[in-house]
Amino acid sequence: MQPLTRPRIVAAGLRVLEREGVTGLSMRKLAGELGKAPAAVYKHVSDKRELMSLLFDEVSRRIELPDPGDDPRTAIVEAAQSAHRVLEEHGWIATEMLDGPLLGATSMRLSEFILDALIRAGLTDAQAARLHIAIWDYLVGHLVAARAGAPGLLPRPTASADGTEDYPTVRRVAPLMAGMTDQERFAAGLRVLLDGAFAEVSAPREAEAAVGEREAPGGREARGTQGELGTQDVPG
Amino acid sequence: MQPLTRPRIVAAGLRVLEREGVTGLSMRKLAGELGKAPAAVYKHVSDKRELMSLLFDEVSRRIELPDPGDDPRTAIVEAAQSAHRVLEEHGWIATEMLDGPLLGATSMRLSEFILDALIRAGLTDAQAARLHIAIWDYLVGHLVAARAGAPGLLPRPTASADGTEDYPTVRRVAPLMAGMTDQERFAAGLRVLLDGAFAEVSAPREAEAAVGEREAPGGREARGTQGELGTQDVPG
DNA sequence: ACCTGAACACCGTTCAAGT
DNA sequence: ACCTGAACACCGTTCAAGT
Repeated sequence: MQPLTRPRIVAAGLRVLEREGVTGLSMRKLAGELGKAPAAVYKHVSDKRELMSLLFDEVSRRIELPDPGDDPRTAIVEAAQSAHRVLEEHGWIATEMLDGPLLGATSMRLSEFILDALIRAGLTDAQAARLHIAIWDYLVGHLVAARAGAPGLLPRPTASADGTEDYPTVRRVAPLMAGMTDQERFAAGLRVLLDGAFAEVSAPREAEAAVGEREAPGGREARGTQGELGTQDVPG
Repeated sequence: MQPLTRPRIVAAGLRVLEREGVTGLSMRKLAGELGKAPAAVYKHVSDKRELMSLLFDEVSRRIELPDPGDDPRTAIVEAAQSAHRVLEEHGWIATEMLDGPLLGATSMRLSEFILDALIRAGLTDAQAARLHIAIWDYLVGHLVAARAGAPGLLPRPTASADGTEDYPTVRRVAPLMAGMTDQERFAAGLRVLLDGAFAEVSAPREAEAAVGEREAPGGREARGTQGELGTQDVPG
């Protein structure tokens, strides 16, 4: 047996995760996977939190960002969808997101990319910052809710059988989502969010958080842009 | 000591949760709080999952829905903000959302309310269903990301100190969020989502998921409505 | 009917001791 | 240097036995 290294620990962790799920990954099983005593792992990784953080980094490194030369809206959609694809593949990630800011360099990269695209599209810094949070929140929530099986309760097929007797609208509307894949549901919400954001460009509201606000580059000729950007189709 | 009942168990669970957090709540401590042996609890609650589900129900019962006679957009914002306020008070709820569909009657009530308001505002059933999921995902994600401390990474003040050297836009834009409360951040994203949704009413896209689609009641005279609804301020 | 004691099969983490 | 054995302080859950 080779000596323990962080890369070997991370690889083994992902193997256990794939095989047994989050609840199946313990420091003891991880050590077993590597043929060592539990205590041996602690010489390379300070605790389980750090382990999970390393695993998160390893996975999120696989998020691919498109060419930023694309139309900003397309670029954002593609980046977000890439993040969604990579992260939803690993169900345990939703669980780990709760355990504090284990969002490392990779998610920085994603943030920088999305912020730049939003600003290029004509949003002010403050608008871009706000929307960026909204996109991130939506992405995280989608992963968590999809994982949980019932999100708003109605939309995942499983939830439709429950006690919907007193909720006629829920009952009527629930089957409408059954035909959509999770990717499509994600794209649909993202599209609405971007529609709302780009509407702000053409019809700016009163300056809130005016401190540090920059002139929106496309602000002047953006009037009328909303229709174009707003109804553009989400690729994929 | 009185005999064990489900209400007494739920009350004790909330007490322990408040005092020691999610990680501090165990079946053993819960039993201790009630002056009983751990095994006694299992006569009233089948396992820990059911316990958490009961606790979730107890809290989510406190979500207040406004008068549905209000303007639909205002009604949705108020309902979502009420849900946000109630749920964010209990940090452990984000953790529990991952553990499967423990969304009971109360969240049904919320879903029914939001769906009805969206349809009253002129969305088709399919549009309302999609948007309802998006709102729910956003709410869940906001709770989870706010809990985690760093959401898109930049926006919570704590995250701004990190390694932002190679990310100039993140660095420049991060301080802009520092002045906003979590409630304001939540409202900002929700507003964008609703802007996008109501833009759909005035400029409907090609009918997707045409099965079961109803005529949008406000569809005809809604042209021009978007400006009105879209720039309306979020109350609170 | 309601509860307890004791056990089973686990955890994360530490630390003196071994090679 | 690198690892192990053994322990500490916990878990959720079960079940025969007690009152």
